[in-house]
Amino acid sequence: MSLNSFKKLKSRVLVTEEGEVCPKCGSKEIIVDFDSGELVCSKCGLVIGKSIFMEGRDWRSFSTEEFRERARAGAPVTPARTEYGLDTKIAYTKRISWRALTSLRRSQRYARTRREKNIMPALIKLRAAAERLDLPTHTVEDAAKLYRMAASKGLVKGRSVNAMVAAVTYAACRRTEVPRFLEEIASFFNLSEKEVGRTFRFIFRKLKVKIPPPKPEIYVSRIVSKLRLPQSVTIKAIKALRIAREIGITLGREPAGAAAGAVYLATQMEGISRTQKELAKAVLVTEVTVRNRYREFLEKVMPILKEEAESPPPSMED
DNA sequence: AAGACGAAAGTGGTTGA
DNA sequence: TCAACAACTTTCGTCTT
Repeated sequence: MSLNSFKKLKSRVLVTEEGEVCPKCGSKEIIVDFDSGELVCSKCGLVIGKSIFMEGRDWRSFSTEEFRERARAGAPVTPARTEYGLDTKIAYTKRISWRALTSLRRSQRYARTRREKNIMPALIKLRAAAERLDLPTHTVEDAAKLYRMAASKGLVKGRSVNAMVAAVTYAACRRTEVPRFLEEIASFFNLSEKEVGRTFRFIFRKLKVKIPPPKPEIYVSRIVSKLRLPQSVTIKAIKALRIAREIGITLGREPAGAAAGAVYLATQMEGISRTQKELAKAVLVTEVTVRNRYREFLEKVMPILKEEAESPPPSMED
């Protein structure tokens, strides 16, 4: 295979390893398909091996928690790194000349430069934010993916990279149901809530990516852990929120406020004293909002909650 | 004294003409 | 583009623990 024909393949890399021969046609020209990660015979297309992607870790972890998470995910390919973490793992062979290999490397580097150079600073910022905001890996990867989508549509041009990264970070949190507030993310990037919000709306209108409003439930565990409340409160609060949704009093309301109201209700039921102020502070709403949600819950959810507790024996689903 | 409660007025965002 | 609107916030006075 000539270098020219390699270039035509673009996403594929010649990888003829020593002794690797296609069992079907006997060809020694085996290539890697970068889309699937498979070893493929360039002549007849037979898939010979699963993957030549490196199997070791190609990521770092910032904490034991993150290590565990990443180790479990186990994927060596990540959109959160330039070239999806594959950039240096190019072909190696004894069958093409040193000269050809050098040329190949150069063209690869050139390709990387064009495609990836622009987004590198963004990915660096993203990783810094992820560390500080303590985001799980899959959220970071989603953010990186969204950034790539936005970048490939030219939405970054003429806008601040900072605002862009902040917006995709926030979006990824929403998509992966990680309870983080726009305010928190904006302040990390030293931006106003308004600016991040505007950028957020702009790109997702353009990208046509739908992002549903957050569920109140995701904030419950956040409140509970912040105020060191028992598990029983979580269970009661979630139950209350479920009922609230069924009777339609969570629609259009601030989800975090609803969560705080539900948790307050739960603490009252459990005889635990926490002030409305504490609850409000945990999810960045005011006491008044907590109070209003609580009042609604007390009026409309409480009766149903009691009824359910009395009537049938607890079912397996709960 | 601190927390809970509710009323009233102000604010920023959404919606529909 | 503008006005109406709902939800939330701020502020404040009163009641309860």
